[in-house]
Amino acid sequence: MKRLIVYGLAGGALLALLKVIEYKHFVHAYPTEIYGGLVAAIFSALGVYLGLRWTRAREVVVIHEVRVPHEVRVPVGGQFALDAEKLKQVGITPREHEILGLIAEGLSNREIGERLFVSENTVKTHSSRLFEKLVVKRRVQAVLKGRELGLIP
Amino acid sequence: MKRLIVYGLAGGALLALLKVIEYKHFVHAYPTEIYGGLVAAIFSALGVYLGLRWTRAREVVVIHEVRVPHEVRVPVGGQFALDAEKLKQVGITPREHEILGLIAEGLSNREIGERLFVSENTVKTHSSRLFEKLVVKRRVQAVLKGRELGLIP
DNA sequence: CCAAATATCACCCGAAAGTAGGACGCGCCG
DNA sequence: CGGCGCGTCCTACTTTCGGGTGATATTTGG
Repeated sequence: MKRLIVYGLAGGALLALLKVIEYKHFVHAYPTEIYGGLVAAIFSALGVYLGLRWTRAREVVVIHEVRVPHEVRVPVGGQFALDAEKLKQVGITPREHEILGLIAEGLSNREIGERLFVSENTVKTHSSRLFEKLVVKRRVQAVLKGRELGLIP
Repeated sequence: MKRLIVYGLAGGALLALLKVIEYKHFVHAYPTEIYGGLVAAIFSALGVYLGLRWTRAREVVVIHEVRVPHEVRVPVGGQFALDAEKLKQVGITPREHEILGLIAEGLSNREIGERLFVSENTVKTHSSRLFEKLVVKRRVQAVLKGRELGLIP
């Protein structure tokens, strides 16, 4: 909310600035290029500022951890609890769910087929339908979504 | 060097644009505000672009000594703690690390390229080297490994 | 300043993933 | 019985990935 106000004000200021420039132009104190250049420069700067402001995720905070051996990073809650409701809700069949799990393990379609003793084509069919139901386009997204929905660990 | 030429050309084009706008202004087809607004918008966009382009990837590495409570490096709510040692150990460059993060978000190479303002080819190069360093073959595996190593949330 | 590390881009190519459509059998249930 | 969901498989096609190679830029550390 505060943001909006700030931007409103900024916008107002800029418009005012434009007016001033326009006015000067009217008096023809200097050639128009000057004013055009001015506006250009100002708005370029503004653009740089805003661009940086909006997309700032560009700082990576590297946290240097003090000890804490890496081994002990145990899956916290112990066992993974499958959310049966979500599963039903999304309408995923057992087979599709199984394949989602294998995708999440980083297996290729072919490997999944070998693991399940079915053809790669079959795996593709299942995964297609899976993506459809999860409303995703790529397998990484499927894994993300599946995790998010509590379908996989 | 090529860059300079490109920028020179861009500058020329912009000046020409200014000229055109100025000319139209001369004919008074529309009020000056229109042209001012035009210039403003164009240069704002330019600014945004350049801002992003130039400051990208300037990863500010803040080394932040933190004591992690106990074994439970929780993935939940709390923010993610990057393991600087692992990162160095694996020998991943900042750019590669950045791309790993985007892969983990389920973006395609093309989307990553668009997000980072580089070509898809570049993304492919980075991800290739990334896979090499992580000793994996597929992106899902890279995500898995990255998570396991504490490189990504 | 130079050298090394990074980052960028371009091709090409094969493999993997994903799309679209159809087909068949099986079991379940109204 | 007939429809329906499920699992299986297929063909054919497009897109995306990933590997490999080579070439510049740019940055950075010494």
